[in-house]
Amino acid sequence: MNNKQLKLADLAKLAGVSTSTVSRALNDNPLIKQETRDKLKQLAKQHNFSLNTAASRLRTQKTNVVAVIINFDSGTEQSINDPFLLKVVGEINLALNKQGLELLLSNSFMAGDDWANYFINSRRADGIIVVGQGKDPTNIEAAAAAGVPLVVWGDPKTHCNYPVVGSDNFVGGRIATEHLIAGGAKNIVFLGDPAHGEIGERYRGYLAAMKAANYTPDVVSIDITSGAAYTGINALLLKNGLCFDGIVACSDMVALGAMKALKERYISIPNDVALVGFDDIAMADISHPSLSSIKQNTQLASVILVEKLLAQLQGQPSNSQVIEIELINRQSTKP
Amino acid sequence: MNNKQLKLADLAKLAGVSTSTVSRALNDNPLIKQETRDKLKQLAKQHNFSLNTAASRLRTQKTNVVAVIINFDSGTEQSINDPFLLKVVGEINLALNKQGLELLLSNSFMAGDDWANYFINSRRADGIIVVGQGKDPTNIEAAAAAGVPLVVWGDPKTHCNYPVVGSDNFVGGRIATEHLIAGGAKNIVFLGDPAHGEIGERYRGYLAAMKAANYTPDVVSIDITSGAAYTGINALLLKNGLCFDGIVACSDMVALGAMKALKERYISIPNDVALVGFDDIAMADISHPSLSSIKQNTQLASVILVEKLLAQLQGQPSNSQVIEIELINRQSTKP
DNA sequence: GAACTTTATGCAAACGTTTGCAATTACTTT
DNA sequence: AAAGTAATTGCAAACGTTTGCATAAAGTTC
Repeated sequence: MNNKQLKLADLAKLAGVSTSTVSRALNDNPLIKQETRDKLKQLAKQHNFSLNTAASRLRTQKTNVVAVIINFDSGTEQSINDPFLLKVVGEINLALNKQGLELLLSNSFMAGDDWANYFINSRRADGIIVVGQGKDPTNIEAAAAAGVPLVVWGDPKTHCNYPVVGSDNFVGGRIATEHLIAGGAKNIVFLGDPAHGEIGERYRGYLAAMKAANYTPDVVSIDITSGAAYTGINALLLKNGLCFDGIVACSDMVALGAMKALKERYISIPNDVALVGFDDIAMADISHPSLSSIKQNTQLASVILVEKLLAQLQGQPSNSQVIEIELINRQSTKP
Repeated sequence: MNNKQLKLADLAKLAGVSTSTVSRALNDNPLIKQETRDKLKQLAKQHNFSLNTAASRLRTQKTNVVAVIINFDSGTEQSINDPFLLKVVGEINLALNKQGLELLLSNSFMAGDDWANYFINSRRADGIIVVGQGKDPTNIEAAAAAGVPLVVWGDPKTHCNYPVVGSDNFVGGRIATEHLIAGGAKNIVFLGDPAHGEIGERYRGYLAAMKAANYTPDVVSIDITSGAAYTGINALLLKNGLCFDGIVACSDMVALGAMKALKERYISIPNDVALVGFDDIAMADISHPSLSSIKQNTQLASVILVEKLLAQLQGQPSNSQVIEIELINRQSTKP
């Protein structure tokens, strides 16, 4: 560490100008002559100066930080083990960085229930991005009602007081189911917990497709983990035998858990049971047989999430938006 | 949002005391009578007050923020697609939170090359945790040399000027290889890029075990992605046929990519080729056949990383530490 | 009850930026 | 060349905490 941390005033002294001039120069303020700006910027770089963000934030009342909250349901372990949520976080990070914003990673443990207070009033961040609606949206609603700049990755069709960006889960669930039906499946099980926000929509899409085909729906309600899927399918097979020929899984990890249970019993995929997942994580392509899945365009979604948050930071309201989904057809279903 | 954000002075006025008293009370300073402390804390809660962290940080010169840098090599896509790194981040987050620290998620794009400057001099964070040593440690070394509080997840045996916490990769590579040898494999390939910090150690462990058994080593150098592994193994098979009976993969994702290539060609695992991975991610247990792997205790490592960083923040030096690893024996290898 | 210690609170000066306004300098215009 | 305008720069006051020091109140001792 240098023997002493430079501050604006030191730079000013070195250059023989006032602190205001340096401050403005570094912020590219046109009030300052271009020549002076360049000179000061170079001096700053040369002395390896960097602004004290604490002071800057105090003065400007802006942080250029966005809090990202992974909103997992307490009780399940989804957040840590499901690559999908973390991938979304990674892409949000990139999208934020491109706008010069930083990412404060948080979770319900740290933030408590009053997010407005914890993040905004305390000037930890300028706005919030919530990843996942979870089962209980009260925290989100409260923050939104408090007027916090806020966007949510979730199901954009749910009616709520905050803007949501995400895939059309209903259509995703429907397309996935129709795809199985087109492949000849009749007894299709939905694997996932309909009480969970986005997954509920997928379930309703599944129901719609089943109804349209005049098939009777069935659901195995489990946590969003591969382990739960594995034991869930095993239990079903033990109890009722092979009573189904298709599975719509609420996520790829869940689908892969189910796939393991099937493979262990030498149930052929897709001939005996066709299987479709949701998310299109990297493993979907790598599993054997590879897993058909509803691909969510997380990268585009992240960019839009950030745009909408920026709009709110500038005082403009913003609304929910649906991101296109796409069925990726692989070996786990018949074409 | 309340019509006006309360500050310390407002609370003080409400309570009829000075701002110093409120400040001290909320910080549990024993100078203030217990009774007064309780009263003020309750008042704060009731009015839903929260400190302006910007002001607080400016005054105290502490942020209670730790920057976490995912140090992926530019050119590869490892960071986004490998669940392992992100899992580590998740667990570091938990460990930090337990100490009342917040996590600023960052990457090389945002931080540039001069981490000391960007994070510490600018008072964005008090310290840095780097996840992954990558191929080129110059940024880390420079930051450490500048006296930045810093810890690294990586290979603790590499000789360097900063403390590293991580698994004993050499031993891991050796154990993995010995396990295959014990199962009868003779022509064992190492799958991964030895130029990469931690992976190089695993490779050297592999070499040691091969040498001890008097077998000739072979390496297929690829990026740390399942896709690269898949094409790498495919290419090898096309060129030389089934010239190996064991694979030591540098990570589970890589192992799973290799597994897919083998399965597609009806090569039996573990009978024709035994396969062992590294990391023990969730998918290792879910794949079929399930994947033997060297398990890294990321949770313990995260706690220790944070402890060591805290020690440095308090001015004490700290040193590297090895975290125990464990071979998880599954179906992809013979017992 | 005077002198002293202990306990509890308040005063005011920082921390390092940013920015409205005033002041200076340079450039036009008549 | 005077007067006016435009282009630069500097002064000084915030932003909301924390904390060393001074002070006031209460308790103790002789």
